[in-house]
Amino acid sequence: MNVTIYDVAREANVSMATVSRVVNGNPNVKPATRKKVHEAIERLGYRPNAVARGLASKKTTTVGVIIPDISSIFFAELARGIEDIATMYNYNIILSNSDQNKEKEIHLINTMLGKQVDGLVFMGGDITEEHRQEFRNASVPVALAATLDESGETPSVNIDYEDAAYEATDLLLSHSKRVAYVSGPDNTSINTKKLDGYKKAMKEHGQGVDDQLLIVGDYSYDSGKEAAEQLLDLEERPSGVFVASDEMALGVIHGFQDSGVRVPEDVEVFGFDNTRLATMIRPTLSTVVQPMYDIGAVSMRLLTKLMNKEEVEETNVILPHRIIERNSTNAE
Amino acid sequence: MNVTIYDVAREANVSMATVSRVVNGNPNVKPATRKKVHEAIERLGYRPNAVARGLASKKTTTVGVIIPDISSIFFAELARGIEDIATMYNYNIILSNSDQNKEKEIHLINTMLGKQVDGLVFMGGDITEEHRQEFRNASVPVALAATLDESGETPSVNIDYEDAAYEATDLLLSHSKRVAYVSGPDNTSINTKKLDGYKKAMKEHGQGVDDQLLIVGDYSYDSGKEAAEQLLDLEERPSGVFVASDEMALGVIHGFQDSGVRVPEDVEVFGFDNTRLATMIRPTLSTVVQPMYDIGAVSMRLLTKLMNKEEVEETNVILPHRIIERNSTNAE
DNA sequence: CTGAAAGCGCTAACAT
DNA sequence: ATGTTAGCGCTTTCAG
Repeated sequence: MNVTIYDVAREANVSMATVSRVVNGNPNVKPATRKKVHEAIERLGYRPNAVARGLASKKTTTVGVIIPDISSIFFAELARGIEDIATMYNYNIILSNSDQNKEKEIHLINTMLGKQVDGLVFMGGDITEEHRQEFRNASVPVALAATLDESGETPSVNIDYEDAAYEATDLLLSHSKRVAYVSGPDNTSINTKKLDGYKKAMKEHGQGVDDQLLIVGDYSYDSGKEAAEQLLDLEERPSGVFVASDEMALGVIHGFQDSGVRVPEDVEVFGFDNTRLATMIRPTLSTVVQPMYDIGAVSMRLLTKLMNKEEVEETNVILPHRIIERNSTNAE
Repeated sequence: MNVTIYDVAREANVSMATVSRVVNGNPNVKPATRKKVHEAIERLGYRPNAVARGLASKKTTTVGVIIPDISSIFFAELARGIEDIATMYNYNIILSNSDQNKEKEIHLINTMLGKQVDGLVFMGGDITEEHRQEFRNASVPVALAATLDESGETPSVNIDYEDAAYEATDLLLSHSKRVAYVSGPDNTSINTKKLDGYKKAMKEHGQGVDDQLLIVGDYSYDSGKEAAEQLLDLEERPSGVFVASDEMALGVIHGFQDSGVRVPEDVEVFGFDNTRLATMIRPTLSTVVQPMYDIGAVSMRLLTKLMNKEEVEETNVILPHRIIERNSTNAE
């Protein structure tokens, strides 16, 4: 049997209400009483039961975090941002992997709501009407991190993917006439945005989009290697490749190198994300800097405001990105 | 106001107890009643309140996970193993980063216990007497993952670090006469074990331990680069380097390469962990395979048994490791 | 400034 | 097979 607030009350010769007050820092307690209570707490080794508190107060000070895969270097970085800010605001985090599987996602949303989380941070692929339905039903706020809701209905934090992809492609096009694009799995809106940016740059440089130059990967290192091999098989090889994630870009680079094709001399490669990987390879990777930690942090911060019912001017936050040129592309 | 078990009971014309029974899958319910209740639940959109359930049953079906840094590729992999098995056994996870800071660790243990977790998975550096004190006080089981408790008192899952380090060094010594060791931050017991393994191999090969050959890093890529530079400054350079983590090994390799020293021709490098990084670099990294996912998974499985009060034959589990030779070392 | 008492939503005996 | 009834440990009016 654990010691309860009632035991403390008796030990200190006060009521439960008073103990509750000192535990919660309510100022309406005479210093002498406060001291008495603190001593009793100390003596008994009392530790408030957050579950009981949650039931009574209807606040659990925990938020749910749904993430595709915590072992991905990209999402892990996001998660760290989320957790740091959560800690800062005294929340704990219930973390679950969804593998971007819609059924799992819906299921997780529900178990987390069942656990009475005060809010939800969601990361995933596409937000469907079904997701929105669940979110509306939630009775607690939801924030999307690095995840797009086309309807704009769910608060979110992202960068401008299209713009970023445009800039990267444009830069490549400034010294490579023929540039390919290795995308993530089709059909998610972030992918579509990036592809749009690529196409826009191509168009501006007077190029049509050659389907041979469009390879669909799955963000993994291995799919990057495969993409490189496919590109190498083309009768007319690209001289530049824009890749939708750093890890996949790494695969592309090695795919080339393993076939004796030099990067950047023979072909330039441009990544996306700027994960720690980018400087941990040779050549170091030119890439789009996506502030993952910040996206996580800002989304959590946004959520705290929402949970607090504070006014939020902009619920669909776009964080700045930038381009960083390293050694996988040719300098001007 | 959310719909409660009481509302469902009234809607279905049964008692709360019956509703509770069907929600919890208790077989003692007539199928017809069960159906009636399910319909009422559906109609009302009832979702059981896990907090209330937790208070009444004294089980929250959530476990706490304390991890040094979720954004580290090594720990993220462990975390995935933990979460997968937790999900399998219907537990959720409260995840917090400790940065291996003892104060934070102790604090986290306490807030998690306050939240009435059913158990705790702990990852960290050293387990001190203070940690043990907290664990004993916990009233719920604790399992260590990739973390040593010298006293053997806390259930844990690890590999044999000394043995692994011995094998790696021994292999290096079979074609390099002079091998250096780049360790993690001093003074944690895992580090000590690895160092012991290194020393043992050196001794067996008739070599004393040359302090110049012992570099202390912090597991990071950058500290690996620095270590390489230090090693290069030696009047008598090593021909092989054993490094305590893959990420740091990567740094060592690049430190060498950036100075025009070839790996493995001029110097061999051996890593530890076999994170995904190991095959994502050139040359690919020879390393000790530490089954991180499994360590996480097994520790969580162990914890479920402990929470279930099942008999556990061995509470200090040692998982097998192995050596994998890739291209950062010379073949026989 | 402090206490009494009524829940919060559910589980778990104990009856029936 | 189903209902009744205490709590679980805490917060929160409402009095005083």
